[in-house]
Amino acid sequence: MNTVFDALSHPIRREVLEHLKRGGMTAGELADHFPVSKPTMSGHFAKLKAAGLILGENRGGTIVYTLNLSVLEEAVMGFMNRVRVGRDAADPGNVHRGEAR
Amino acid sequence: MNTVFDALSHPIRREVLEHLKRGGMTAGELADHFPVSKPTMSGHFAKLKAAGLILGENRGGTIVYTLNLSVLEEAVMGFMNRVRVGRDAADPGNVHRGEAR
DNA sequence: TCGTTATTTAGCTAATACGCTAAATAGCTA
DNA sequence: TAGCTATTTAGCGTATTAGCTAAATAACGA
Repeated sequence: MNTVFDALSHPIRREVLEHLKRGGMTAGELADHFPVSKPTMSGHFAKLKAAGLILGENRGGTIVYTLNLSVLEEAVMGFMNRVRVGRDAADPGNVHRGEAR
Repeated sequence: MNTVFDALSHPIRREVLEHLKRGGMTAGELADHFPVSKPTMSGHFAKLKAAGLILGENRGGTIVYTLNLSVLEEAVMGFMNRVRVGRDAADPGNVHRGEAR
């Protein structure tokens, strides 16, 4: 929980997650979308990974990062349910079904 | 957006929002639930307020803070929709309706 | 093996965040 | 006015964060 919200506190890291929504990307591909150095991006990846928000698969030389959406859902939606009045908090599943329409 | 996620990055501030879910509380009442000094809590309130997540109403001497749920919803659910694949992003209203079942 | 590419680690600086105590402010009541 | 309560502001120390460049590591192709 804590590590997830810490990770989400930086705009670059939130944007990285958005870039990954349609599938995996390499560290280099991701880094090219941001105006900071690659070592800096590497640090951002490390934080996202520590929070469990992304997974890194090493494919000889390059590393492919993928989004771990379930961790994000659980932390964020869990918190949102805790902040809203009781009515919904009892059924953890309905949020996701609800969004999917 | 940025200020909202910054505000959410500290566990005390998230918990303050939870405390306010059923109605307003004074700064002092809120502070009593946390193991840090009142000036420190005052700083947390200031950050939540700057992000628009709480509103402070001055009632002669004491200040009553209330949750501004719509700001939280807009920032957090907006982000969640951006991170999930396209299908849902088009209809901003359905998230809230979906949760309420 | 050598060079090239991809990524991370090390080491640094500057800025921000968080906690504290002491003091200031504002309103209330005697 | 004086004193009391509630809250914030000021000022300080320390820890963390975010950026950088330079160097290390790892895998690949010639």
